[in-house]
Amino acid sequence: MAATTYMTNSSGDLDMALGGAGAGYHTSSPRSATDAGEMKYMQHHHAHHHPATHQVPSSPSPNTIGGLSSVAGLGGNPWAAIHPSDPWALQTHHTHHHPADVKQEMSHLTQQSRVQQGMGSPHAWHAPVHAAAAHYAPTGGSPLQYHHAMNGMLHHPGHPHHQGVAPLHHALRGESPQLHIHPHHLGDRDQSAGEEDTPTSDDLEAFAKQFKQRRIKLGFTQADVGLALGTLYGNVFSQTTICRFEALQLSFKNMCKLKPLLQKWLEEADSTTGSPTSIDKIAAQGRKRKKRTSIEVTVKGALEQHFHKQPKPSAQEISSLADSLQLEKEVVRVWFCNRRQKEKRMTPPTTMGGDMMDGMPPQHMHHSGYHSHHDMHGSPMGTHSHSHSPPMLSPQTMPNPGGHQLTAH
DNA sequence: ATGCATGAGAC
DNA sequence: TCTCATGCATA
Repeated sequence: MAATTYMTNSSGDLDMALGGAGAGYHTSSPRSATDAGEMKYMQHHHAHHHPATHQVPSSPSPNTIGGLSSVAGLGGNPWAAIHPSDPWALQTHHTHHHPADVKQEMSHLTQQSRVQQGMGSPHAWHAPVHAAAAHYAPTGGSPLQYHHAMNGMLHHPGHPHHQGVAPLHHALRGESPQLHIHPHHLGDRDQSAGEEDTPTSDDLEAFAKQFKQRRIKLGFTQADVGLALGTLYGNVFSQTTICRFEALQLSFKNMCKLKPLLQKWLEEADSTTGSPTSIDKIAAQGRKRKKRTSIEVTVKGALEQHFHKQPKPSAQEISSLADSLQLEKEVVRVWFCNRRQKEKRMTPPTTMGGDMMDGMPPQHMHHSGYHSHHDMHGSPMGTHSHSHSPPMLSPQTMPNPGGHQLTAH
């Protein structure tokens, strides 16, 4: 049965947090990822009142060299004091005392890097080759080198790779030859990947691909990138998000939002001339999360079945369904939510486990046949990929309700 | 790489 | 309540 257990996020399991993921390919800093997630919660502090402990310099002073060594100590963690008791225990009365763990909202990316997170130990440049990384690391480890942009202003690099994601798929070894460079400038819209226009699906796909390659070449893990983004902009992302970006498993809008950030990181990363500043993060803890409910395959099957009949079951249906499946109503509800999300971003299961050589025949996946193209709301952008559309981006933000998405071959 | 979960915001 | 962005924990 699906045991709804609860885990106590202690510092004990910090080291194994990303272990599995990292072990999959190349890992280098398992703890980076974990901390990344936790650190995110720290950068939200409003300039008005700080928990206690210490006051983080949220004032963007251009002189502060990346805020390095600003907050070295970071003795205690505010969270431990804020919510000593797990919210789940109190959940019965849903005493929503949401502490201060709110994540930054992406409504505005115009935020200036005001985070000086825990990167205050310039000495802690832990062993580059560590355990798992030793037998894989292509470049000999993870060069955790970060460039901290000055607060607020982003010095545009005058490097050969400035703003261009294009100039780099030619010097690589076995690049996919199908990365065609279609020079079709439909009319007057310049849509080069790297400009300020809303990128097209193709742009995103190409960028994601290149990004991944570069990232790997540079010896960074997805988690590293996520952390670095936080250091650069103040927006920390997890390994998951970076992974999904590379796999094009995000919504179109989300992809567009992240692209500039990652692009910037790429520039910084490959121009990492010297200054190997490392980040040493504080071991955060506190957040207690409901453990992942393992839904049995049989139950999943049932859920899938219902999903096809009714993707959006009413609360009532959910209740009965949950009852018959012996699952918590909430679990069922969430399952449907996630299921819907998955449908929307259904991306070609890039069935590549470790072979990125060419020769990968374009496998096509098909939807379940139905389409719930009725709940989509406004579409801000009007760029449409009128050409061959890569299997991604469903009718979410793509004004292409009538057209077929993956009918071309 | 992905399943389940959280939470803010839209409706 | 749902969507949407995001991530912890896990296979």
